[in-house]
Amino acid sequence: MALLSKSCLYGLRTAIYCAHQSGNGYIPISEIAKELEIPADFLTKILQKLTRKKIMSSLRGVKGGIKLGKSSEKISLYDIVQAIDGETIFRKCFLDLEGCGEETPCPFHESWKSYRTDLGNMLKNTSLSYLIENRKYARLK
Amino acid sequence: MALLSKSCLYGLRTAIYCAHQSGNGYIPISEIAKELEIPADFLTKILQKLTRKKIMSSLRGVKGGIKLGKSSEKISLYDIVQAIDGETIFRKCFLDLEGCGEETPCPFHESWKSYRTDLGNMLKNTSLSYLIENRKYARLK
DNA sequence: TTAATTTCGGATAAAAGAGTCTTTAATTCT
DNA sequence: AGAATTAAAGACTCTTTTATCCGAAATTAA
Ligand code: SF4
Ligand code: SF4
Repeated sequence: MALLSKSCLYGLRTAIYCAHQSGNGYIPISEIAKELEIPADFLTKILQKLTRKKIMSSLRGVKGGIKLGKSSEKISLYDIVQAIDGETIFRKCFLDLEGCGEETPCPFHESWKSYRTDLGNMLKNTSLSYLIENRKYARLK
Repeated sequence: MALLSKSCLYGLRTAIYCAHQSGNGYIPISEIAKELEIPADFLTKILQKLTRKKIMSSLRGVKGGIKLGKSSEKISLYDIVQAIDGETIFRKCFLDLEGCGEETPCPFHESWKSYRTDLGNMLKNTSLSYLIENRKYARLK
């Protein structure tokens, strides 16, 4: 098990890659797929989820491809995770016991809740531009 | 995507259920499965992972079944998660970028690392007995 | 207008996870 | 010793995720 699905990882890495490209033009998905070693057809499908949510924008045809749908400061990792994997990981209890929740919390409830909230905030507070500006610390691929 | 696999959830819930039972005898897996609404044959397979790691102990035959392999104070949620889902969630970076890690960390690395460590510690510090002792706060099933 | 390019959309295939079934081995009770 | 019970083990099916394939639609360039 992993926290994020493979689709989600692919989406994140693509978004980071696009944010990393200086120009404002469309980049063919095939090019990104090759660069990041992601199956191209699969990536196409994943990116559709992001374009539908305006996180990215796409264009068909000769000069077409994909690019960020807004400026990289305005896209957080949370946005991308939510668009692809949904909000489950930020909401669901990991024990998922019968009769659980706020009314009858198990002893684990509070620490788990804050942990989950932390994860959400951490991702909300990390924008693509932040990652790029500090990119000297790692190869962001 | 979920943090833990379904197998792991089943394992955790079974361990909690066993810890909750007062006696020291073996409980048939079929009985637990019925009580917790888990497919019995599937649960049998999952529990084998726990018995192999001595977290639980099993006995075949008429008075057979399964029970905790040691006292509930000595079993942490971490032990169970590790036995079933492995250590990936405590180790792997969630971005899993090329060339990542301690030497060339991305800007996200430190916060992610501490988050991951927190999760591990949280689970290590929660024993089955702790959950049971505070069980009045929730139905532990 | 035609040819080339590139995403979109739906169908299909492969792999992994979850769940089922059957047989065998161990244990208890009579 | 024999019958009943219960976990172990392996084969098998079903579902979800991941990946591939192909034709259609949109866009550009000539
Ligand atoms: S009480 Fe909260 S933390 Fe505990 S099992 Fe239920 S939802 Fe999860
Ligand atoms: S540097 Fe660390 S946090 Fe960042 S992608 Fe790599 S392993 Fe993950």
